[in-house]
Amino acid sequence: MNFTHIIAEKINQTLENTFDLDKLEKLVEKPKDLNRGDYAFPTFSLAAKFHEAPQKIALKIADEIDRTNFANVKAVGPYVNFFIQRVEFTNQLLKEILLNDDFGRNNQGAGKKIVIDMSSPNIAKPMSMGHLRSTVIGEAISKIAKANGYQTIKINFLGDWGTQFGLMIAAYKLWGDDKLINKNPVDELVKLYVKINKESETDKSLKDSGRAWFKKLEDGDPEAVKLWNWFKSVSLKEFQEVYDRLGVSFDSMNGEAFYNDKMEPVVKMLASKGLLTESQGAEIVDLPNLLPKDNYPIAMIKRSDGATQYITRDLASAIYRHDAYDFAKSLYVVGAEQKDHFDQMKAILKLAGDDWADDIEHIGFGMITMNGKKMSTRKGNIVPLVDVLDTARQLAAEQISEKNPGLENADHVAEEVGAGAVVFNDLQKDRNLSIDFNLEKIVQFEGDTGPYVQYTHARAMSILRKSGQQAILNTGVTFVDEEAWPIVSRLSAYPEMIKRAWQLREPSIVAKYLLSLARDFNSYYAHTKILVNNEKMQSRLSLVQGVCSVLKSGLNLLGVSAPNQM
RNA sequence: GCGGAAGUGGCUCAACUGGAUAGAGCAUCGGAGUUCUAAUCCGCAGGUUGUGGGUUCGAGUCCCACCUUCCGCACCA
Repeated sequence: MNFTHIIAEKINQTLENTFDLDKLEKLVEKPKDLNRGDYAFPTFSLAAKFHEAPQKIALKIADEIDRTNFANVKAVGPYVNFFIQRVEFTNQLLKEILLNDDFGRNNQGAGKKIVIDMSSPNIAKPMSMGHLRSTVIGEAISKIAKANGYQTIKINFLGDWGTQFGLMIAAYKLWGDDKLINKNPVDELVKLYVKINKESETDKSLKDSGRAWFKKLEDGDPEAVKLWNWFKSVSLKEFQEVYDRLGVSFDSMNGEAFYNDKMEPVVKMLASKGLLTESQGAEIVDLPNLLPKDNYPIAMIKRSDGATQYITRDLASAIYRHDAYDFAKSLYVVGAEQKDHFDQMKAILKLAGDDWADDIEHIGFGMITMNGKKMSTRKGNIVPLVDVLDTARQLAAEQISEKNPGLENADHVAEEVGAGAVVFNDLQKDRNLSIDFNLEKIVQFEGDTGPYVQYTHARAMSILRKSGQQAILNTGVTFVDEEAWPIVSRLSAYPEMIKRAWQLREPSIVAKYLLSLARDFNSYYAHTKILVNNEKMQSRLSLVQGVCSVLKSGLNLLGVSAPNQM
């Protein structure tokens, strides 16, 4: 039932239909405090037209309005407050939740594809907390998009190409030890990389050697290709472990190397459209000149040594994705510091006549810092993601052995709770806020955390399990506790929340919603005993089931699992 | 210098895009255990929403100016 619409209609009736329904409907709001009502209508904007005080208008409306569908309508100051018929509403809502697996989902995106560029770690470098953000935000946005009816294509744009790999091969040829690398691939490769970078400062020949090896790699030299493939496969194997723990998968792993043969056509295309300029030996798109109003930096397409740049590769991949997937939107979940890069990319595509560039969106997110400073592999102040996940799992295991020693699958649950804490922590704030790394905070299980929501789900499930009732479905609700009303109201907001989360591409909306729902439920739980055999029990159990269902579904949108016991 | 993000209790964040008394969590303090999981709940305390103007019935939210922090601004990605 669309109350907003009904209210607008009814109010218009009392005003002799002198107003535009859409305008009235826009004015209807949900009060922050449920005690004020379930819906409210502020009368300020009518005051001028009727030359009367808002308070008087509110009184008049409340007095004259048709009250069907409402338990109560009353004027409070300049507001008209509406109260829903609770039992009927709850009954209908819970039937919808319990009888459908897909409560909250909608079909607005039916038949449309969303491409999501996410995670994108660099081969032979450890996955850090920075990659975590891109990975979990991308995954959540994908799930939210699906809940809105879209099909999604998740792409892991691996950093698997560049002169660094020539250097890598050179280092391997000098000092590499197969056994060590196979045992601890990324660690060892990073050591080699760091070592050759350091030594090349004094021994310039090493850099030449690296360049030579990269040239060989580009030319398809068997040994170079073999080594590159090996580095890639051992790295991927290690990445995969992390992805498995996070419950993340991809539809494409086409990294930078995949676009090697697709860049020259882009360069030619740009040249043919007269967008390419030569400057200081390099090939550039002179955006400051072409689009003086937009204030973009110069885009370098080819360096003076002839090598292509990041933006060349991204142009190639953008075009490829457009051709291959015919997307409705192409999203890039990449740090906010790269905003200019994506602005440039879109501007160049538009200049080239590709108007679909308007469907490209950069989903930026804030930087993770360490003691307020940027993390950097070279400076050694990065935190490997695996370490964080391990710590979280360890702490979860300790909690379980302390609070629920007999738990079956304790190891598995510890993993779910640990990962849940890490992922949820990353998703609960607006994505464009910067975060200063704080391990204690990430592995916190109390208060506004993932485990808090998981725990709420687990104890609600526990009630259902112990109720011994199988047939909660279908039984109508005949009673609603006064204290349970915030829960019902919150549950009913789930579908709108899912739309909004997609519109804003903002997983934190889901996280905040879940925290609120969990808080509502825990408060109710603490004050109302549910498993008492009386006429209210059935209704209450239905409500508990509804809460379980939405908590689980919402956690799933964030890529966080919902164990039945913990 | 230009552009972007941010500025709200001691700390970390909300505030449904202009509405009613600015809300949570952490930390502190005080309560709640024979009960469906205390990873919980209840309560006390804590605020001139960076500053100064403006717009209007009404501003944390919109406009202007300024201040502070972080991030970008062609041969890394």
